Amino acid sequence: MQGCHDVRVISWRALTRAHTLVWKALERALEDHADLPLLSYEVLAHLSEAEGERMRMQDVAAALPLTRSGLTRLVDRLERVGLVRRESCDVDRRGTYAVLTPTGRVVLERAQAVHVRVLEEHLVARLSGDELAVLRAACSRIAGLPEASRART
Amino acid sequence: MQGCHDVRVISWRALTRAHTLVWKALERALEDHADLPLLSYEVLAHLSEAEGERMRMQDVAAALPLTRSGLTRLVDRLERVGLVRRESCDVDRRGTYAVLTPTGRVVLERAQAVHVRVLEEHLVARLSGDELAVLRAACSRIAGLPEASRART
DNA sequence: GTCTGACAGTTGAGAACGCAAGCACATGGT
DNA sequence: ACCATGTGCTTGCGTTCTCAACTGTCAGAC
Repeated sequence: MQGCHDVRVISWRALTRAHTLVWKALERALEDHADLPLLSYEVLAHLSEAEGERMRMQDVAAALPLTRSGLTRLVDRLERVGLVRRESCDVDRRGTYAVLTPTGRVVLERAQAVHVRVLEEHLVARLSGDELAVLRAACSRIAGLPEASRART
Repeated sequence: MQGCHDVRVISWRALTRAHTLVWKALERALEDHADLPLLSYEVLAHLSEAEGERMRMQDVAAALPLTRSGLTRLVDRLERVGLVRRESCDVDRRGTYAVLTPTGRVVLERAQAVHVRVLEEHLVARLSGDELAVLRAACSRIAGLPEASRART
């Protein structure tokens, strides 16, 4: 109604809309072509990229829009269908690893093509290379990530 | 396992992590200081910025991580506590507007301070002005927004 | 050693969500 | 006018989520 649009709020709105749009597109594509919920896919993908194809539960939960308890149940389901298994952490016996199984890796790889295709269409096709790089750097900084390549400022 | 990081996937991961982090921070801050779930806040905020403080149901749903049915129930709840009311659309009698009530506006305004403070901390404090501008532009393009460039800085 | 406070993960109870079907209205063809 | 098809929103039902409380473990103080 009035002009309360400051740059913070506008940027946040845009970020939310963009993320929501892509998220919904991925959800639909994965469900349709790979019969795998997006959150499940993201868990498998994160595991596949981690040292030893395993991650601590809380680290997975922190990377995704899920609470710890939500992740507990999701991993329950993934374990039940054999895509993931739990393994207890020997240096901290409170901890639990979620570990990718061979089956999980196969399912993941089959879904990756769909995933990448959607990203191609929604991210790459709409942005320049520079924009994509800045987007990535900015989001990494917001997320407090190690910022894998800190080449450009 | 490691080498599969292409720029599309990395950018998407960063986008998700950033959005998730800020989303969770907002959720906690709003719940703690304004006793208002973030999704409810977002509905009120979107309505407040629309022509006549009203929006069609589906337009609200498209802007948020919700389906139409999810929004129906959320608006049910908001209507029940008086923050929003429904009004039928006279040009298309299938349609329904969600309209901000005076109470809703008051609640929204009280929550806005908390909201902006969190964005200040998580977005503005971690990015340069240029980065924020590019982030906004890129996300707008991804989301297919009109890309209004008249934001005051 | 024992205690205290914090942390990792799980669980029970209830709330919130999505899918698919349903209803009401709109639109275009004949 | 009529019917067929498509759209906007809601509802029933089953699934998935969160919150708070709980268990088991760790680390520091004494």
